[in-house]
Amino acid sequence: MVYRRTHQVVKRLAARRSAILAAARDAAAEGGMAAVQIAPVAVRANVAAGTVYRYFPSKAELISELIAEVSRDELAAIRRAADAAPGPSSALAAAVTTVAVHVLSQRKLAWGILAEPVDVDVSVSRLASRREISGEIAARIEAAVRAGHLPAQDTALAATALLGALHESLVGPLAPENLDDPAKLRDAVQTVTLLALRAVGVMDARARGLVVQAVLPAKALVGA
Amino acid sequence: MVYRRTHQVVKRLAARRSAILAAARDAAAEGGMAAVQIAPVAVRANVAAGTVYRYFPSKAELISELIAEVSRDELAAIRRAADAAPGPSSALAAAVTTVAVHVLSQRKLAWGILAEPVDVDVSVSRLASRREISGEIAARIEAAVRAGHLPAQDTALAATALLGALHESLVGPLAPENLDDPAKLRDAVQTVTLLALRAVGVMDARARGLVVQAVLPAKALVGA
DNA sequence: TGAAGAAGTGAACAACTATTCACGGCGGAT
DNA sequence: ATCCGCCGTGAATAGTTGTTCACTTCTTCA
Repeated sequence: MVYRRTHQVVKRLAARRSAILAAARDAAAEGGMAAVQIAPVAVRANVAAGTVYRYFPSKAELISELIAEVSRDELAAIRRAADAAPGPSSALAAAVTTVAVHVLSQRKLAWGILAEPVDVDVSVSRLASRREISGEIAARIEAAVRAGHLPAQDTALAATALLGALHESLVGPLAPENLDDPAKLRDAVQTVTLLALRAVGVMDARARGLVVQAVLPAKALVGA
Repeated sequence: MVYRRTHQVVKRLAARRSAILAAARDAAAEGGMAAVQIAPVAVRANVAAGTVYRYFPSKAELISELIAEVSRDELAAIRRAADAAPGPSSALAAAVTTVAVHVLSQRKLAWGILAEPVDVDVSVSRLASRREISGEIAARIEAAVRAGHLPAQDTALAATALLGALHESLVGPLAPENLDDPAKLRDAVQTVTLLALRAVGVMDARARGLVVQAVLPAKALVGA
């Protein structure tokens, strides 16, 4: 063997790989998954189309990794927000608010990852992503139920329904228009969080209090 | 002019047009919008591919009409169910239950019409469809608010969120598996309707009563 | 420095589908 | 009966995009 990868080369390869993934992410953030096409992504990443295939066996694989990456970030953010809350109900409110804010700040990307059409190969990855996030929300509902703050219920179904409500009302085609205005954005987040909390059985008055508390730390995220 | 369409010919043309639309609907019900391709649809309708273009200027137009048709039916069903209810809250419950049942009995079709990817041309039609149904739900929420049964709220946003919750939890990728079992199906419909009613501010206890009443007439629809 | 092999390239290829169009035949008018 | 023109046809066309591969360029090591 007369050739061995030197440390420098390994780093460069990793950097290229990241660049390609980042290019894909940018493309998705701009034009949804439909915009994640090999040739344009390659251009963004400053490589040739063929090079993409040195790093990812297929487009489906590339998109799968993209979804996994975004999902990982999202899950971490949810956990961080929820764990910082003082109790189970607050944690649930924080989790919901976090999802709402994130989804709003990257609408196209969220839409692409959540709802846009893709090949069957990709749907596996997407399903896993959704399952993780839904599972996390379900766990938070579960905790609130155990604490006696919510009535017993099918937490998995409830979590899925909550996410559906958030996505549809915030990034769906009927979502309000001018959510770029920070005030409108905050209103939308509050409204939807309130809906979500009431849906799982939080009383109206109490839900309103939780929403106000949850939105305070989340406001900082809007800038990010 | 030596040629004029005779009544018989007009009827035959209309029949063919309907046949093509029906074929498209069947295809969508089986495999989602992706399965609505000109060639297969033509085969189903017993015509040649070119013939489809004698009736619809483009595939986008065909799909748009398909969406409009399904949407019209859906809206009518919702209105029928809601108008038959004794009061505004019952009407809202009936509307939600109707959507749930319909969506479940034609999952693939619903998925295709609601969420599957399509060209921009089609999204206009889809948007209109969604707006109509969401508007109807919003009107029912509005009525319940006016009757003093619900707190004041952004009814448009709430309606959108409700539909999102229904769709995601019933036909989304995380939807429960064996919803073909009638008992499971009814459970799912009840659970989701309950979630929806609580979300807009119906108290838990009262919501449970409304759900039970709403599911009774809707059960008949399951068979259809 | 030169040999060996890895990484990068991008034009060519392949598969898939919407759309077209020149033609055959049927339906209706006279 | 016979002509005219619309309806129906389906093979050919065209556009799009993922994937391949023969070749070039770069990196490593003796």
